[in-house]
Amino acid sequence: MARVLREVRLRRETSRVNLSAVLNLSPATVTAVIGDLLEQELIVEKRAATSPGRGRPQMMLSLNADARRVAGAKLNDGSITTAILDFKGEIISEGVAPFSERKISGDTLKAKVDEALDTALAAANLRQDQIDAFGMGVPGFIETQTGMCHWSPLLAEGPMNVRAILQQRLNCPIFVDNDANLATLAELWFGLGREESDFLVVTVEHGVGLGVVIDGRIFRGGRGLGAEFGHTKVQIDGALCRCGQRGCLEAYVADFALLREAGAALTGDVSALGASELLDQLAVEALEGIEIPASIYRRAGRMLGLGLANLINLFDPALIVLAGERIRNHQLLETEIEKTLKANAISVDRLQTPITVHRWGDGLWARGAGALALDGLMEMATDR
Amino acid sequence: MARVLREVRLRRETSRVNLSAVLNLSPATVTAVIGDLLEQELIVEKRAATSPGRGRPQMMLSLNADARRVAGAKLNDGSITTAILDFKGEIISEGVAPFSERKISGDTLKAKVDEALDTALAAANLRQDQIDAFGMGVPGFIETQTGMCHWSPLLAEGPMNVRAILQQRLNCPIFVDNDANLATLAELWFGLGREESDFLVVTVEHGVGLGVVIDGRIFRGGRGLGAEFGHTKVQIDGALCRCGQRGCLEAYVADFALLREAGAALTGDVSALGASELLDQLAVEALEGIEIPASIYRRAGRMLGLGLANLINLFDPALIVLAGERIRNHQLLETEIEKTLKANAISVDRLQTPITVHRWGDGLWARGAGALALDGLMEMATDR
DNA sequence: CAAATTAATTTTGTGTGTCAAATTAATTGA
DNA sequence: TCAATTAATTTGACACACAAAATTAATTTG
Repeated sequence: MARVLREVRLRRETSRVNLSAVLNLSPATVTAVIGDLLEQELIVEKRAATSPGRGRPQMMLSLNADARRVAGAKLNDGSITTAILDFKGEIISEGVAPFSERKISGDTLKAKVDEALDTALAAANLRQDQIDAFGMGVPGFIETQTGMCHWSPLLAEGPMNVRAILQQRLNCPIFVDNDANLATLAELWFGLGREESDFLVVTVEHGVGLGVVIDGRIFRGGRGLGAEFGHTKVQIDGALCRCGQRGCLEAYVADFALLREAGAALTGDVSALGASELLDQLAVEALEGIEIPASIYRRAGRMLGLGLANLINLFDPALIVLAGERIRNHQLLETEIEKTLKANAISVDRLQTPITVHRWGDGLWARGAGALALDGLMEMATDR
Repeated sequence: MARVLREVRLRRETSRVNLSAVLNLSPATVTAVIGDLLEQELIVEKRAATSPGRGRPQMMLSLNADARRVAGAKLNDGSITTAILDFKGEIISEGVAPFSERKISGDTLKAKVDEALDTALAAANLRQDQIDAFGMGVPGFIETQTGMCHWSPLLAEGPMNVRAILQQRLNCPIFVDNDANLATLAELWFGLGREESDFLVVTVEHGVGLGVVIDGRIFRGGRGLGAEFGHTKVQIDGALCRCGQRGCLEAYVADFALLREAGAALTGDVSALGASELLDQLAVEALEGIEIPASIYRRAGRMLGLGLANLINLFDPALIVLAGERIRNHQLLETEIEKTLKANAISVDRLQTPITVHRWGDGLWARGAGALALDGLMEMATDR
């Protein structure tokens, strides 16, 4: 039953015959299961618009957009973004709540999530009790089962149970996950991963994140704290990372790493620029071919390429998606990534792993968070 | 049913009540399934020796050692070793067939496997047609589904279908896998992994291998050619590896890497020594504290530690087993591995991953190959 | 020693999920 | 209009797992 619902979601619109063929179930079984789902009003049917030939026309099945409503939120550097999604995963409305602190407390988190959620709710003309589930994405080390955040670059206190904090306000199931897994879930549900069952999503923005999909499910490590790609080491005793260790991939590739080199590299007066402008300026100069800024990106590209090569050797994924907003300067990294990959990824007789770039706006993180909530709901709806 | 059989194997001896508790099945279900298995003579029951208290005593269940017989073979550097196993996985007899070539052809492989298998069969007083399945371990890139070897350091020709070659002689199901996966399967069945469902096995000998167990099953990568740990890069543009790339972990840690440095490092006349003696000599001098040999091991330890740290960050395993014969010089690496791990593996609030060393004799590789055959058989016997 | 007690296992009857085969439904082309 | 075609449903059967009750085989106790 879970498989059928999943397949309907993935294909957006499909027929019973099609499901029966794809899922290796008999038509009888599909009919029975679909009957249940129709009764629960999770899906709706309508006649196929076009008739492909003779014979009885198919009844097309799709998710019932109005069956449930969920909200998602993402903790960003300087803001909380939220989105409200229908059961199909389409965005109904969005909200933002900016904050000025570099790291926020649990109380601020709760207040800002509330603020951003209220904005989104108002825009959609909904009340909070009309939300059926809530998904929250936080950068850092998250234990999904408990909702515990062990460490986050954006949270002030040490271990913090994000789920418990949010539960104080929200009276619906809450799901908390690492932000890279949101991106991964979004790719799995709406994006490039729809066709694949084994792929990786690498996010590069303020940090470097990884989502691993094995057999159509997100892999979170043997003890729930895995896939910490940003802190795999690409250089022994290498550059200092904000985590305190040396040689982390992040320390070469992430925004903060580029930023700390940008100051020394940039020509002209840059003292008035903020972080984002500095990065833009760095990219501009690198694109113009100025040696030092260009070399910063070259090095970042080489290191990222090395990390990706190692991932390919270990996971042999069918696809790697580079996702996120800051991938905007990808053309600066591309050449080096490709060169390094070629020199370092094993490819004996096997297809080269395609690496695709997927640029995202900020809102899509929140959509991923919504997908997390939907995912949780569907698991609940179909037991299992 | 597969789960029940698996559990009986893992626990060696257990009762119906126990199975029912451990597997969350009702006593009724266990009785039914056990009835089937008894009928198939895959398991046997006998009264518990000790009576733990009052009440009806348990009937203890264990695998029927005579239910099946399998053989396993491992391709080593310079020999083929074989073992014949009973259904419980106990070794009945062993065999060896040495060869002098560095890389052998498909024909030689077939002949030598035959020779080593015949030795083992003779020792057990069995005929070839009394073997129910055959498992074969080969170092290199193996596609398990097809039995195709894409590349091996010990095979002369390029792509070679090992299964097809062996099938010419053997009239039973044949399973082929990467040698690191044999070690992993052996740990999973007989060794330290019996209690765990998510762990890693790292083998260090002529090359460096990795086996990944996720959720009690061996993970072979999204497209079947994953877990190539030996060729993950620990140094950009680093030491040259026999695979032709640079900076591979193997190029610092494996026998061939130590060997090529040993020549320059060793004092006294070493021209008459073979590979194995050279390595022994290197270890002796390193243990004596002579600087250059010691530094070779220090570097190897650091690199291995870095690689392991990256594995921990990515997989968050409950356990890492360092397995193999050549781990004999582990004490030389230990300090550096530990130091490097500490500096490079993330451990926020989570238990440190224990790293255990498991020394193996040569024969145990073949036992792993036998386990592969048993594993295949059990999957066949219980359908899926 | 027989009855009571305890614990392991088996029997019985029921519900769920899946399927093959037969049937019904809706369309098109001749 | 009617045969051909394709989609969906109905029917009856089987496999699996379960709860509850019954049975079996020991140990204690009076």
